Amino acid sequence: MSEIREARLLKANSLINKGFEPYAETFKISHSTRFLNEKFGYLDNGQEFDLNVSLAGRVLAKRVMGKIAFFTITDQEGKIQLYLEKRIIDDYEINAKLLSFEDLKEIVDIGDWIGVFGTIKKTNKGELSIKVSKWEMLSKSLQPLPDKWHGLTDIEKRYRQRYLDLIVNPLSKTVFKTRAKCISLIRRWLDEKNFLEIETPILQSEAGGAEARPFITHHNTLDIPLYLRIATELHLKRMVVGGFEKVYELGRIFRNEGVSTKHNPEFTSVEIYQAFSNYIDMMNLTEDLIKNIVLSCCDSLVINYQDKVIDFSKPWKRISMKNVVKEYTGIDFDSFDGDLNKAKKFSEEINIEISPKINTLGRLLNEVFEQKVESQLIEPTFVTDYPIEISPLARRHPKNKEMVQRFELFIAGRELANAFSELIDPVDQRQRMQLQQSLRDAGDLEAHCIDEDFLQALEIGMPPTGGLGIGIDRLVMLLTNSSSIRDVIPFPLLKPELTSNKSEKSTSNEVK
RNA sequence: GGGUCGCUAGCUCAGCGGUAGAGCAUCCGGCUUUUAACCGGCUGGUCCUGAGUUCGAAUCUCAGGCGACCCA
Repeated sequence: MSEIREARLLKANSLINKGFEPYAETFKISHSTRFLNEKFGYLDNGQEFDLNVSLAGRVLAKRVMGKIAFFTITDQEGKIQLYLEKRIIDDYEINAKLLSFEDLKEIVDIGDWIGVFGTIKKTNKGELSIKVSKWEMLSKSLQPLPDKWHGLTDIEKRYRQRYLDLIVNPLSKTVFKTRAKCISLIRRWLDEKNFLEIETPILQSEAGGAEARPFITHHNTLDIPLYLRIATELHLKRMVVGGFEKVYELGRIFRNEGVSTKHNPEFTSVEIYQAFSNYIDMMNLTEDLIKNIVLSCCDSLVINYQDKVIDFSKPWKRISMKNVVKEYTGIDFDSFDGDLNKAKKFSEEINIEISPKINTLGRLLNEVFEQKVESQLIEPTFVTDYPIEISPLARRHPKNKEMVQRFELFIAGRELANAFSELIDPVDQRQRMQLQQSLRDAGDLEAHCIDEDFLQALEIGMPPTGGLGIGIDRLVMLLTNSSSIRDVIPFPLLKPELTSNKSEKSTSNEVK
């Protein structure tokens, strides 16, 4: 292992001794591998095209046959073969004191970045290649790459050393391209509809807007605790109070909770607020936006996700929480006349685990939904009309005071979006926050706290508004057919590895 | 939080009480149309960590670390 490193350091030094730089400053590229593959794919076997090109990439394979060699190099968008002939390269070398064919064989290792000049040639066997006349070392790699055939399969290593994963697993690269495309599409879609992107604070003296525990940090000179935001909601609503009718924020949210295939402590969401709208309008907006993204990223509204087929093209199902629970479990929460014990008895019969925290009919309804229904909602489904006690920021439902105008969107058994008709009545909002605060005082660390400044803003007056939050990571999981949220986050949170106190020795061949 | 499984060469894996193994990569030699190039030769190990059982442990037991999956 360290022998490989030593040998490669020697090679780097030998370049220096020949008067070349193992770590180049720049290299001027004329084309990408993708462009050349698209443009010259039509050439017949053995045919050449006299276009001078320069391109750069990482060496992925070396096939040396004495006085001729074939390397495969890869750049961001693809691969191409290099056709390397001793006679051609060494002809140039004599004239211009360049690196020789022998150097190419001896000094270049798999993993190195090199730059080449040459022309286009399709080999006799039909592989489009660069017929190389001269070459340069751009960056000497000191460590071996994973197996060229099996790649890197150890999931932990793929996360911890994402750079290796990206080099040897091409699918990993496409995941992050799709992620970037998805985020850019969301911004463009919203910007075109005149939504204004806002940047609200990440460091806050109270973390509000969601039921979650925050990360705590400390500001030294002010000597106060600060919390990382758990939502962008309360600040975006302040912007609506201030007169911005359509706002959004796409950014990182931090929640101090468990890690799973569906949860990373920091994740990306987009929250969208639109004045003069209610949750029905936000439902329509959600359906439009997500269909647009799916079509752009997957070229179809019907996609495969894991072993399921998900059809986004039909109008998405809209069903109330009570009705969907009735449909999937047979339990009719309207039949209990507010009798919690009766409802618990029915729920226990279908093996619902009921924690002491479940002390109202609404919480029980939500619990039954989460335990028995959620995972079965594969096709896009809007579940509407949530219990008021788990929705302290949502507007009361006009037809049922125990419910609010809220929906969550479920796809592939997972929550993807959450939205309400926002609660804009400052008196009602104060009562709800006070109730939350009392739960918090009683020890519920996830309950909301009173945000006086937010209440003050509502008293100044907020227009009727619809609000929506979409989990970007989970959306990208669908778009890229990824089973774990960690597959769509370049550097997911992992426990630190114990570092061995193996001291780094022998730097004798270190390039200075 | 509970359960199951995994951790052995740079990578992918075998070995499951008796000298630490293979393929690829590396290193040396050969080769002017290969593409998992090929042919010949050589190297490479804290078997995740620690303790125990044993004449003897990668292998069995216990504790710990990290990860994956399932359940809650």
